[in-house]
Amino acid sequence: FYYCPLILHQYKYMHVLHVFCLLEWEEEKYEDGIKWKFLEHKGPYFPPEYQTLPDDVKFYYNGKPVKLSLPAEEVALFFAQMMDHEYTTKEVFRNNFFRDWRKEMTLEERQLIMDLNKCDFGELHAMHKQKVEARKNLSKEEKLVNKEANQKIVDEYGYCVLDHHRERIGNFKIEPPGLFRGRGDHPKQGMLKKRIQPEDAIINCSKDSRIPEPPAGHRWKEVRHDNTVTWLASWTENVQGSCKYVMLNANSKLKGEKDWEKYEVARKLKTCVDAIRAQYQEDLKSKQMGTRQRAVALYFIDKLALRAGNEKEEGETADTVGCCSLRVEHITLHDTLDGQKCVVEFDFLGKDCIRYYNKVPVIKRVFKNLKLFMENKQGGDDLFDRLNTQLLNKHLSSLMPGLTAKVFRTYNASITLQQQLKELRNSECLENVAEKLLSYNRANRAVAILCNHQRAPPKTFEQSMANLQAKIDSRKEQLDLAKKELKQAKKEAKGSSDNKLVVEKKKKAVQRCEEQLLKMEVQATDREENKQIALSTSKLNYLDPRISVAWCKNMEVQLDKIYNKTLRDKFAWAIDMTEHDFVF
DNA sequence: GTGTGGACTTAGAAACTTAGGC
DNA sequence: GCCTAAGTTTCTAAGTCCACAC
Repeated sequence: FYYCPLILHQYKYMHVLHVFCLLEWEEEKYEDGIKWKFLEHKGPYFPPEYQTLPDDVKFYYNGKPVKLSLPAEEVALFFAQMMDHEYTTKEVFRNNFFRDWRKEMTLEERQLIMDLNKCDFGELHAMHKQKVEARKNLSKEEKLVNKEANQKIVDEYGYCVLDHHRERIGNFKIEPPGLFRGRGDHPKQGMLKKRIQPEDAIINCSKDSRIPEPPAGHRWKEVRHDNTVTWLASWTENVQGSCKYVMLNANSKLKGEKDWEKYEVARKLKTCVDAIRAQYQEDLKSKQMGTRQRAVALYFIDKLALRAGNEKEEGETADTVGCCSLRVEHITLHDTLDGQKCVVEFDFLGKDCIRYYNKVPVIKRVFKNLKLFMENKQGGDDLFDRLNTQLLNKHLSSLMPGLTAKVFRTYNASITLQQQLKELRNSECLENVAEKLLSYNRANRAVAILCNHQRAPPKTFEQSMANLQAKIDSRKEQLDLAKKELKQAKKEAKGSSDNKLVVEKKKKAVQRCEEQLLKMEVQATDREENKQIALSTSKLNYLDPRISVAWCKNMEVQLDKIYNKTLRDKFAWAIDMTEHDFVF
């Protein structure tokens, strides 16, 4: 891999000797499902134990001070710390919190504290805010001391050895206890996320490694040696009952290989996507209802980059859907809308409760099928009642090995970036770096819109936009002034060599002003267009980094203008192997 | 086939750090 | 040097997909 000069060499020429290198690559890999031969680490890092409140900070119930037991006090503080957040005003959050909090109380406390509305966390909340403020106002030296202490923890717990490579661990810290913050209308929001003890943690490492020591006075739940998985430690989280894992950082060899593989599968789809599209167009006419539903779903997944949409257990999570789990109430059919025919209006909550709203003209056959699927159904009924993600993926893997619904998202995202970069390059004159970067961001934005990657507009957005506009205005005035001065200087310069120097100076000033103005105007455009769109998710997860690396080479833009340190680390494999002529 | 759990990727928010303007 | 806004990193929730049991 990229740490090994020999393999690095192979990487460089992989695009030329693709097949050959695949074989070489295979040689590097272990047999079936084996992820490593040697794994050594220090175990996860546990958050500090809870420290009781100072005597002068009191909790009040019904106006009277109450000294809580340690466990009840800790949970009360979790709530107090969140009081500036909207969460704590929500009925569901409050009820869940109160129910779980009462479980932590002593019998006596439980008999006293019956109503959350009579609880006064004011002093706890104030203390928390004060602590946050104090941390902010620490002196430079104190901050440095903290930084060094943190670094020490990273040095000790943040790395592991995996097959002779020292690798960074992604999340070596055990998640601290707190109140569960589900997204959207999550039925479990506010529930207590319990403190994890070493007795809850499973350690995974090799037999012949130094087994990590549990914290003093504790023991591990289990130490196992399973080299078919990549995690170093795991525990079961109490709110949803799911597993949490300690895994490697994205810049590790293991993760990098997997990432490369993901993009190679997506590139393979490129070679057969036409045939697959032709097939699902045919399937739209199938006599089998299931096949037709599959074809329509695939049409959506391909055209709109929808997620697969697994079934979810009702009442356990927020009500969100993907393609296969769409319900009748999530779409509206319009025979004509705004002058377009066969328009489907989508309105549903997707992953993380992000709203997907889109009006899309579709081909007639899809439209007719949708009408058919919706016949005699209520809003709450499944649109695709004969389809689920298992069936869909089983079909897809028969069309191409490794093909699943999410490959379409990767493929369509990457191919869109590539096309957009090409188009923008041809249609716009891209002279300076700022304009080039704007065009890159626009291409990136097209992908983010396709994948519906949204963000909450920054709280200070309007203000900061106004500030920028004010700066632009004042710079314009400056430019006007500079131009006048230049004119004047030119007049005076005639005949005098001394004054020629002044002219040159004034010229430079005008030029500088113009450059700065352009830069700001480009920045304003970029920021406005980006108000509610998150570019980072697609950059990190969907766009083949080789497209971006090749673009930088062709456009003579430094890579660090589009990739920060983290991204450059994660995509080290792509940076090493990509030449300017790379095509996705 | 269907249900379930495990392992892994993808996701936006929040916390923290740095850069740039005054 | 100080303050603010932008950029980066951390955090952990919420998806996908597969294997395995029945």
